[in-house]
Amino acid sequence: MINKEELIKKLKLKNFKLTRQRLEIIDEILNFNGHFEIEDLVFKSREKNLKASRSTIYRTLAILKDLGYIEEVIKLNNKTFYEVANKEHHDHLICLSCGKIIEFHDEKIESIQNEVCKKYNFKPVYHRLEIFGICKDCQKKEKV
Amino acid sequence: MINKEELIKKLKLKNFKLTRQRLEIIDEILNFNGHFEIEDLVFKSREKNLKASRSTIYRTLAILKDLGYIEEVIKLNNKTFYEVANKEHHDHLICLSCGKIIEFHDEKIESIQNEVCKKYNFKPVYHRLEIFGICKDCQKKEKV
DNA sequence: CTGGCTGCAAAAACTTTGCACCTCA
DNA sequence: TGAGGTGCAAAGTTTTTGCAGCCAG
Repeated sequence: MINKEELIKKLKLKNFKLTRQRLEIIDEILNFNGHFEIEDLVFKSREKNLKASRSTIYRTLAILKDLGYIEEVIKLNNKTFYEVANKEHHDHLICLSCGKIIEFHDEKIESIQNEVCKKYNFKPVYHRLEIFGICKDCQKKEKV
Repeated sequence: MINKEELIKKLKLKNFKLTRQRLEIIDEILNFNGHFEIEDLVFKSREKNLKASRSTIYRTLAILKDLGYIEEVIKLNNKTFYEVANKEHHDHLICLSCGKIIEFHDEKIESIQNEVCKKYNFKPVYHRLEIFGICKDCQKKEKV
């Protein structure tokens, strides 16, 4: 579990400045406690008068992504959904009808992936498994 | 294995017109025999004087995607890589250094995914598993 | 003939960048 | 103080769309 202090320490170590904007963005994404998009942050920023510009949000997310603190977990309709990498790794079921996102983790899938990589002498850095489909609730609605 | 005739029959059935542009785009993507991007098609179109505009390419790919004949298999750097869905389903290893794409198929991963979906009463439509990392050759180069 | 399709250009949506000014350390 | 960060506006990318004219069926 990544906490704010740990993250701040790492940023200092890498000679990143701890500006007001960066700290505010970090607070926000830790608060999300789930998936978020760039525009969610822009909205929060405005709502709370945080005043971090869209450019700064993009730039900060790029840094956090490079450092491995956030991941691009879902790509849908040319939008990117991020997630703080502070839990056990997991993958996603995404409902094409209502947009609901369900997280799941399966150790077997992870280990098979590692086997596959070994077979090809491929050094994995990160992966993304997205299963798109129709969730339980939307299946019910379709039948009506 | 999807062939052109089958695809054309299906398009007729769905009341899509078989325009010169559509037939040419279909020819091209069947020729690719692998992954391709929109811009690859635009380029081929110009090179061969096929004269299908970028708009038409986008619109045709959307139709083929809806019909399940092509899939968006890789999302990298805000680009979409497509693939004709005419082989056994497979997933991809993508080298972050040289861009090489390696296909793999693992039946175990597929069946575990189905189990996961059942568990959540989720009706899968399609999925995408991308493993990003460093390929064999690029690992060697890095060591130098 | 006519509804669907195309090309064009314009716009929309998302992301990056140049630059002057600002601020953390 | 100064290197790095920020905001703004502008530009770059990728994708969608409105519309007039075209063409497959």
